[in-house]
Amino acid sequence: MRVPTFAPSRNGIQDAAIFEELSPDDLKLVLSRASVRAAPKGAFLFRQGEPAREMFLLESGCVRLNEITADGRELLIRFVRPGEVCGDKAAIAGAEYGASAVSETPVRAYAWTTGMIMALLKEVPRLATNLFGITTRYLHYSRERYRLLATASAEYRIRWAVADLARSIGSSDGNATIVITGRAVQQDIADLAATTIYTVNRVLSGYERRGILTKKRGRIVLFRTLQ
Amino acid sequence: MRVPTFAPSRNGIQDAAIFEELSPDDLKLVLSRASVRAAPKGAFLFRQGEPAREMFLLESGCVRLNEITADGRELLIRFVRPGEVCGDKAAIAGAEYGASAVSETPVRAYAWTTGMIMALLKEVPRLATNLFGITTRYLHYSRERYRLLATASAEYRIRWAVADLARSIGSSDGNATIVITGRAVQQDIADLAATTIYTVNRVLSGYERRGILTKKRGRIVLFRTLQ
DNA sequence: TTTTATACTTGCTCCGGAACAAACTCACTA
DNA sequence: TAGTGAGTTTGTTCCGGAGCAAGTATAAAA
Repeated sequence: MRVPTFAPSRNGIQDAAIFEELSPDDLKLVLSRASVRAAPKGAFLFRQGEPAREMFLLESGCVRLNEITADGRELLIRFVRPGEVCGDKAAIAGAEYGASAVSETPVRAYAWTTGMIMALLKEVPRLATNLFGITTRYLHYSRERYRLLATASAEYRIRWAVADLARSIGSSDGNATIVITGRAVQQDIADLAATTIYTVNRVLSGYERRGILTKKRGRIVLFRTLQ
Repeated sequence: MRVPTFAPSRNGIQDAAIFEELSPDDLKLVLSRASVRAAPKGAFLFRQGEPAREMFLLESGCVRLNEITADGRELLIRFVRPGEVCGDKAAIAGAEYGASAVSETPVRAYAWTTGMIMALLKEVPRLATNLFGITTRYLHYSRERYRLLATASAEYRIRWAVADLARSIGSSDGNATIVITGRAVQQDIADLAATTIYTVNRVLSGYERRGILTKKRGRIVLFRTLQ
């Protein structure tokens, strides 16, 4: 299983996993209680350690969720894509954010305050069920990451990370080519695979020699699906 | 943060986290829909990979949740204690268990089938909110484990694992001594810390030399709280 | 009490991959 | 067009801790 994705549909935000099975009326109610936010690239939706006051549902753009460890190392949790929620800790009274959310691109998002969600969870019970389902998927994803780190080699984890990135933020340009973009791709892959840029670079160079991919500054082009 | 525990209260099962804020009537309803199970030591409540058909709430005893990786290594997810749920994947249609649950001691538990829970989630909305909260805590715990594995040394992870076990299954015998028991403690610690019994043994021997603990076959006695 | 199985212990070897250093290459800007 | 800085590449070194082997201790069974 990969990181759960909820692709934006042609129809828009109402198809997000968090709105699954909601009646049109309930959907309208829930959306009406949100405030809509726009943020430029590089803005913080929230910061690790802050009291969790708002939950977000991404409408457009891409958000990076990362965690800074006590010794300053950065762990990449995942990228948030349209239709996905982040900051769902805000639905729990007194919680604080466990990670920071930074926009990778200009972003539009719906935001609900803690009080608002807690009220909505009572008014629209299915919302709680959906949040439970979403969190369960992320728990599954987190355990997969743990299992990989505990048992798989750095090379395997890097391969997995590239595939994961391709799936979550890659754009399939043309017929069989997938392109990944970001700021410092190899650093991102290293953060995702819990290894170093040196190892990432060596592994990717190997793949490039074998014709599996091409890498340019900040961009990786996959010629076949990994894994 | 450690693994979330929900200590059994004098009053019994009604104080479990999953029942938080439920009205007496709702509580009665939810409990009436469960079947009560008793299992001897060593029994499987469920097995990794099976379709998740039942969710359990432990009434007494101790259950081990573990995951076998493709290459046969065993990862210890956590121990389930009275008042805690496991197999909550069953609340999601079509899911399968991601781990196996084996009783460490004779066990009593409430069990709900998938259909039953999905119905209850509609009838008793607060149940879904509680499950969401519980899952969020486990997600947090899982991320902590990941962070430790990604950044901390084997020695630190072992220390953490011992403290975690002491807290979750340790019994504080007398004034300042904590005793941990199981089958092969050092193996359990290794599984929890994602390392090997050799490293665990060496680290523990070091602690023993420094007077921090004593170890006998299957038992570790802590003289002070670690971490 | 002997046997057997399981848990623990310790020494030794070896390797993946982290860490550091240093060069190179773009993209952007002044 | 030269300058700047971030991102990338490669070589080299080194160590934590895994893996193996060969024990010893202990509990339960016979």
